Amino acid sequence: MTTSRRQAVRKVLAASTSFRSAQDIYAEMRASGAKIGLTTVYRALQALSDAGEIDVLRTDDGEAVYRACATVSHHHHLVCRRCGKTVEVAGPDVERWAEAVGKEHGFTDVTHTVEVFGTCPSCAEEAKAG
Amino acid sequence: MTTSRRQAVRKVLAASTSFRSAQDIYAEMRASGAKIGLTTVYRALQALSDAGEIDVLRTDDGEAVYRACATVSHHHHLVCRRCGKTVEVAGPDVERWAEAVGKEHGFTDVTHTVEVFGTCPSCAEEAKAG
DNA sequence: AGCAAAATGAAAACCATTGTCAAAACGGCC
DNA sequence: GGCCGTTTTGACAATGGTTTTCATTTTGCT
Ligand SMILES: [Zn+2]
Ligand SMILES: [Zn+2]
Ligand SMILES: [Zn+2]
Ligand SMILES: [Zn+2]
Repeated sequence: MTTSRRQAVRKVLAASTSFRSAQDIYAEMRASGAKIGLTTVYRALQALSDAGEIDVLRTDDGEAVYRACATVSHHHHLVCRRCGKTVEVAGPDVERWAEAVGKEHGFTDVTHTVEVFGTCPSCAEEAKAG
Repeated sequence: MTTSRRQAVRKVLAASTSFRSAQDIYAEMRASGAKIGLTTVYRALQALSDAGEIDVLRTDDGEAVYRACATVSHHHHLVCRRCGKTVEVAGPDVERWAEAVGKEHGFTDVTHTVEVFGTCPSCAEEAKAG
């Protein structure tokens, strides 16, 4: 069930704190000598995503990016828009709010997406310096 | 500055309550006899988006969709995942929460994206019937 | 009218993602 | 080990939304 290629992809994600694209992951793996095809990277990411082991989101330009989060349960992300560093955050209030908003308009099966973006402390430093 | 083509695109969006894709808008305009090219539709949407006159978001499969919202100020959306019908919603609590989360981790220039999805009442009806 | 700048659109280029399919790896089983 | 059916792999082709290109048309102004 769990193949070595899939584990290799998972390992790359586990070693990164930021969201990574498939192409990105593929490039890194090839650069580090791994023998793997781009198609397989996509398939591994799809499988991991289906299994709920990684989070997926879309960048502004439509590219899918993936991340292996430490938190298994439902959560959201605070992402640095310069370096991509990501922190997992919880928001009970937001959960309740989303549910209430849906109910208020008679919507059922309510879900939501919430992401927070900003400039992380170290990137703010760099910006000031450079 | 404001050209007729752009206004035509804006008008199509204004007549729709749901988020629409560029291809979608183009097809409708052509079907209704308008003489316009796909490139121009894309350019008009880009311009309207840059001007902050329309909202943009990405579907799960990465397609960009646009909507002319009645509310000019910052707001979010409750979207029916079956028919696309969209309601604009405000969430002061969410605004505060996002800001606080960013600050808490030392992030600056904090922004956020929040969308709520569900099945609208009429689609729920249809689902029950069909 | 005359002319420069802006807008248009058909077609080509881009690029992430998915489909195809034959070869390779795996897993029992003898 | 050898055999065989199943699964995985990956080079390559195809897809599809979006952007570029560039020659033509329209607009704006005198
Ligand atoms: Zn950063
Ligand atoms: Zn949530
Ligand atoms: Zn609906
Ligand atoms: Zn907000």
